[in-house]
Amino acid sequence: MAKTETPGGTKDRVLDAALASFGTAGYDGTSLDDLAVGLGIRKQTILYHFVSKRGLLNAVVDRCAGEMASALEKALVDDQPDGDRVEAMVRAVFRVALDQPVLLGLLREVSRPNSPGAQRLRGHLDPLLARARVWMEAEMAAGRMRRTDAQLLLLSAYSTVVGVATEIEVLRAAGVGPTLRPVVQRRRELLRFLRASVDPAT
Amino acid sequence: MAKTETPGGTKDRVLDAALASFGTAGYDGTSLDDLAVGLGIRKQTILYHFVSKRGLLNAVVDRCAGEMASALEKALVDDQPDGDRVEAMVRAVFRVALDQPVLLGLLREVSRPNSPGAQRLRGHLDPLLARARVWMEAEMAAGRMRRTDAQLLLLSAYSTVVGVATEIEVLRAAGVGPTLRPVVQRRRELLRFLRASVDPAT
DNA sequence: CAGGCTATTTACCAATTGGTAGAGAAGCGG
DNA sequence: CCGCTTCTCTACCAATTGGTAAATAGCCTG
Repeated sequence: MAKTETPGGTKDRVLDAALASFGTAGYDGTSLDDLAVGLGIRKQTILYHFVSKRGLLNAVVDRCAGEMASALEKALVDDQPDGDRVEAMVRAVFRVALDQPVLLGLLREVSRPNSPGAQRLRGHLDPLLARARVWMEAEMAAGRMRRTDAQLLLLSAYSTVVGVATEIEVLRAAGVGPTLRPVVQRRRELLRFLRASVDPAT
Repeated sequence: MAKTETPGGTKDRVLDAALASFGTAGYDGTSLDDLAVGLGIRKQTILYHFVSKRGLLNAVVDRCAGEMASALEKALVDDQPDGDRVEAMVRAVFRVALDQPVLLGLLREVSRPNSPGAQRLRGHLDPLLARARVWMEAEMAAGRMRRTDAQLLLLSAYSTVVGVATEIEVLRAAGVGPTLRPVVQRRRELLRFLRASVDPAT
């Protein structure tokens, strides 16, 4: 029991394809039939593993949130104690955006209010945001960070980071090409922004 | 001939409803039947005015792009010659975001690459971006703006502004309420970001 | 009043949608 | 070999989708 889901199994292949489709075509724009055909299986196989289309979306969101959370976690652990935590987080998000752009696509798709899965995503994000909030408030109390509404600043930073990282796809579509330079430049500018928002001297 | 489309006419009512639905539920999540029922008309009436669902989307995008463009245009004209043009633009976008949040919702929906209407939107946006680019490059040449890739910075600024303005809806959904304060604060922080990106001193 | 033009309707339709029911099949422990 | 579980399949289905064809009604002009 508690079988160790083999990474090559059908279930995981479905998850991968679903992530890609949800992230690019959106939830409503994804048909289980097309998904199945693309995988060389029958739609009912999908419905066997994930009870419904909604269940499939939930599973995809869960896995993505998990991957993103662990990426951030890892960034914090690897970070030197005197390092810039904000920079570490941003770099982590951008790394994910480069390695698995579809993941950011899904995040964007599911971040829309009233979207199916939005509530699910919040369930994953809220504890992370809460942790970040208490940390920020401690920084503010210690005078290392400009006093401001932590919750609000966090939401702003979150949406900005995701937005900028997401737009790597947009740039690619606009013909800017998969060059690394623009990505790096945008990351640099974003960091400049976050530092300015946080600088206690201002 | 060239009838002056009465604003109370069926066509405009359909456009309004379609904008709201496309902006919140997305293109695929919008059904012509539901749209018609919500308006107390029959679906075929919609298809009479706009040939197809795609045609309806195009019309909505056209109108939105037009409104947004004229809002920006107006902001530039009203602006004092020595005023901060960047600030004027941002204020204009935020005003639209507050007055007609659905419009930003559509913009976000249609900004996704591979989305129907994305190409149409680009058709409207490209000339605006081109104009802004030559202006920015002149500013750079005059030393009033930090030297950088204008095209890239503009795309970044565009996505960030739209993202932040869009998220007003998200905040509302998150229970932050329709208070004005957070919106103002986010606008301030966004302006700080843009200025930092542009400041020639850095 | 005839005749066209505009706008909205009723009546259908083919295709696709997510989902249900049940049959095989493959493996495995007894 | 039997029975059990796990997985994938075929066969259907009701509902919804965007779209076509044609009838009807109002309205303005000649």
